[in-house]
Amino acid sequence: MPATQTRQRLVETARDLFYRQGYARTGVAQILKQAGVNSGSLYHYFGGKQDLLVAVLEHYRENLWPEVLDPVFDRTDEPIERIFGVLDGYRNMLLLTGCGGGCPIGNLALELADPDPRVRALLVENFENWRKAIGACIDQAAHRFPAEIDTDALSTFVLTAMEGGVMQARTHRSLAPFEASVAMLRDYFDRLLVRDR
Amino acid sequence: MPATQTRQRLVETARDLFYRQGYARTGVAQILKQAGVNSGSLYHYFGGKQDLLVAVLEHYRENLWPEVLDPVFDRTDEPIERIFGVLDGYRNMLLLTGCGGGCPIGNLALELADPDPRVRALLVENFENWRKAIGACIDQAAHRFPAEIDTDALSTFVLTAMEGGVMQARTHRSLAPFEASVAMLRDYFDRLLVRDR
DNA sequence: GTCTATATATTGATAGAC
DNA sequence: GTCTATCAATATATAGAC
Repeated sequence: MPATQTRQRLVETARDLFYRQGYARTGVAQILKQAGVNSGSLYHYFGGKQDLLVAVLEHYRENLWPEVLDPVFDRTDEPIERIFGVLDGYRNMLLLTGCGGGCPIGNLALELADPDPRVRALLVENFENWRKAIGACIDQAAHRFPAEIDTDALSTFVLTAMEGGVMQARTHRSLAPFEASVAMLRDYFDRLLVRDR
Repeated sequence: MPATQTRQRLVETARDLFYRQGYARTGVAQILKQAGVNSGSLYHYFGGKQDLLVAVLEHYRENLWPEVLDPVFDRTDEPIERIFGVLDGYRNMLLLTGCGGGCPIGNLALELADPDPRVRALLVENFENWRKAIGACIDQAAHRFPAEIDTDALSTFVLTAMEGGVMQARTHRSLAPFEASVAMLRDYFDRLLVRDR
């Protein structure tokens, strides 16, 4: 097979296993087996398991727009609907995984207590890119929010609501806590946007 | 030393290491070394590493009131201030750990992708006890909220805000995302409680 | 209940031929 | 770039004397 495909398959397999089992519980041997790749190839492309994690986090960063945001943003131009459309995407992910999946970045962020600087920087970058995309939607609708609202803090709060809701849904293996969280966030937005401004 | 102290020290040491390093990254040998206990004693009291985790989660359950809630509830009777007092306790925990700690239950909930049923039940129980304590505060102030507000969902949302804020604070190693999240939650409460009812 | 010594499996990573 | 074989370290758990 072409050289780049081996590397690519390693990254995709690692992403899949890290997501389903976590980083520590996934062994290099399991990645090799599932990817159909030999040990020598992995250590030809990567310095080790942690470099594979770095590649996975870079992959998530590269795929935020094409996989998470674009499909939602293509369906509507309305900035507030875009925000809740993104949240609905996470609801779908929970549905598809029987509430067992959650947010891959959030999972890694809490599993890795003291991550290598490169890893932590990529976790931060993934969070920040997500938050900035939401922040841009809020800014587009800035004239509809009360002037005293800190729109940067509000974008943080949207990420907070997503991650906190997903965490509870995953623990309960139920959509209910996620849906309750999004409903409360929606109520908050409704009250902020109580009339057109 | 007395028999019960050996068991107790194992649980406390495991709690400390699971909190600082995560469950998977903590080896039984490390727990034994730090606790000053021999292998034979651990397997006398516990079936294995996972049973130690169960004991740690039971410990957290037993200590929710004495360690997390009572110190706050003793300072004020006002139910809304109690809620934000609890959140301020997590801010303190973040401060004390250089934002590296976070919520021990949330950390384990996301690290353990597919936990043993006993473990998952205890994670749920820990979340539920916390949420119910917040819910009781909300119920005490129920007359001050708009009638259409789902107070059960609101207590879920408080836990969501805490966990999501803590996750970001831990990732950024900064209090700012946690404080922003709590500030937005406070703003939401202020708008809900816009006048005395 | 506690002790030391050890079993067995698995971990991440490497060597060196092709 | 890929292959097989294997290393050294560490993992959890156990055996059996005291």
